Amino acid sequence: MLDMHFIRENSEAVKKGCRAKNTQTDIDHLLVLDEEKRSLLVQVEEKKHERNSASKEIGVLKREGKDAGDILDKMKKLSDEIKEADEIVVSRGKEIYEIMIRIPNLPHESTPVGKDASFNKEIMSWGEKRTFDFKPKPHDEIGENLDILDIKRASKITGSGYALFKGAGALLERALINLMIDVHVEDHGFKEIAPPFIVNRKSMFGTGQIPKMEEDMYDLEDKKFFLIPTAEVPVTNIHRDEILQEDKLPVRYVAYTPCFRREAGSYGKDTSGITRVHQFDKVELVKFVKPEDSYKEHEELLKCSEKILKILKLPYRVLLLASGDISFAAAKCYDIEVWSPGLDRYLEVSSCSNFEDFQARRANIRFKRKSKNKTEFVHTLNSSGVALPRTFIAILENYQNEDGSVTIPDALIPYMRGMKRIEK
RNA sequence: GGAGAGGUGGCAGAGUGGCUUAAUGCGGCGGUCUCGAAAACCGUUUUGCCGGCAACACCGGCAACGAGGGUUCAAAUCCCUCCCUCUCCGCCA
Repeated sequence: MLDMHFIRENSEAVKKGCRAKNTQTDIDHLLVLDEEKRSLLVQVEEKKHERNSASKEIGVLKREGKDAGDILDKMKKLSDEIKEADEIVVSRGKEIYEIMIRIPNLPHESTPVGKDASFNKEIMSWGEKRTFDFKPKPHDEIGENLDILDIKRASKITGSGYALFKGAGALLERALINLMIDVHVEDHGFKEIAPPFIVNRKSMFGTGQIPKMEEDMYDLEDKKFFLIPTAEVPVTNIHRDEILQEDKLPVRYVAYTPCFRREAGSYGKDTSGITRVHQFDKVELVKFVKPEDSYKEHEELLKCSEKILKILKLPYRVLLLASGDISFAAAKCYDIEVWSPGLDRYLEVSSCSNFEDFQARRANIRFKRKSKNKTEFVHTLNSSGVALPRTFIAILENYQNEDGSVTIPDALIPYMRGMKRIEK
C-alpha cells in the first residue's frame, strides 16, 4: 500500500508508476474522495468535540442533582447529526481503501520501464554450459528411468501438476533443503524459521497476495484460510502489527516450506515434467531492514541466493525485471534462472525482490529510531534461496551421464548419505 | 466437538454507565545525590488520524481498552455477533 500523503503530493508520479506496471487506477477520483473525506472529517470532529464537552457538563449537573433536560435535548440532536455525518466519512473511507489496496507498488528508478518480460535485462551470467558428447535428456525422462520421479502416479494420487519423488529422488529433495538452510544460517547469518503452511486473510493481505491474486491461491473454509503460495507470507507476517527496535535491524529469516499455487490461467505453459507444479518445496529468505539500507541489502540478498547455485555448480543468469513483469508489491526485482540443458533454456529458480515499505504499510510493520519519536515503516525484501523443483531439474540434466545415471554435486554428497551417483 | 474462565497501555494489574479520554506497580528514559555505581527521591513514558505550521518541533482536536455492530446525551463498563488465549472433558499424531 502506498502512503496517502505521498499520493496527494506526487499524483503524477503515482500515475506514471501505475502505467509502468500495466495497472489501471483512477488516481484523480481517489484524490477527490480524499479531499471530500478530510473536509467532512474536520466538521465531524468539531461536533464530537462539542458533544464531549457537553457530556462532561451533563455529568456535573447530574451529580449535583440539577436538571439537564435542555442540554440533553440539544445533544440528542447533535448526536444524530454526528451519526449521519460519520456514516458519510466511513463510506468515503471505504471507497478510498478499496482503491488504495489495489494500487501497485511503484517501480524503483533502476527498474527498466517496459510492458512485459521482453523488456527484462540480463545483467550477468555465471558458469559454463556443459557441452555434451551425447544428446542430453530432459529431467522427466532421466527421473522416470532412474525411478526417482514418478509423475504418472502423482497424477493418479492427485491430478496433473504434481510430483512424486521416490528413493534417491526424495532424498535429493531433502538434501537440497538441508544444504540451502545450512548455507543461509551458517554463512549468511539468517535465523531458521519453520512457519505454519496455512495462513489467514490478514497475512495474505499483508504481503499483497489478496485481493489481487486471490484466485491464484488455494483456500480453506470458504476463503478464511489459505495454503501458502510462498514462505514469504507467514514469515513476513511474523512481525505484523509490531514495532521493531532499531538495533534489532536488519532481521533475517530463512524458512523451508512447501508452496501451493493454483497457477490459474497458465495451462499449457511450462508444463514439461515438473517445471510448473501446484505444490513445490522452496527455501525462502526474508529480510526486514531500515529504509536507507534496503537497496544495499537487496544486492546482498541476491548474492545469498546465487550462492546456492554456485555451490551446486549450476550455470545461471540474473535478470533485472522490467516494470511490467514484476509483482504487484515489488519495486525492484531480480530473477535468477538456472540452465536446463534437457529443455535447452533457462528456468526461473528465484525472485529477489525489494518491496520497500509497501508490505510493511499493509502489514503495519514499523520500527522506532532512538533519535526520533516517530515510528517508521521498515522495508521488506525476500528472495528464493532457492525453489526446489527446477533446481532438481537442473541437477538431473546438468549432471546426467550417458548411461542414464546422475552424478551428485560434491556439496550434496554429505547430505545424500555419501551417495556419489544416482544409478538404476 | 462439549463445559467453564478470560482478553485493558512494553509487562503486571485496578476499573460494571458520567469526579477515569484508564488508578497503581514493574520496566524504560531524563534528572538529583555520588569519585563512579547501587539504593532513594523527582520528573517522564502508547499509537493512529485531522487541522494550524517550514517542521517527524510545538499548539489544538478526534479516535483506539481483542474485532465488528447495537443501546445511550454519554460505553473499558450494558446487549448481540465473531476472533483469540487458558483450564477441564472427549478425540487424536
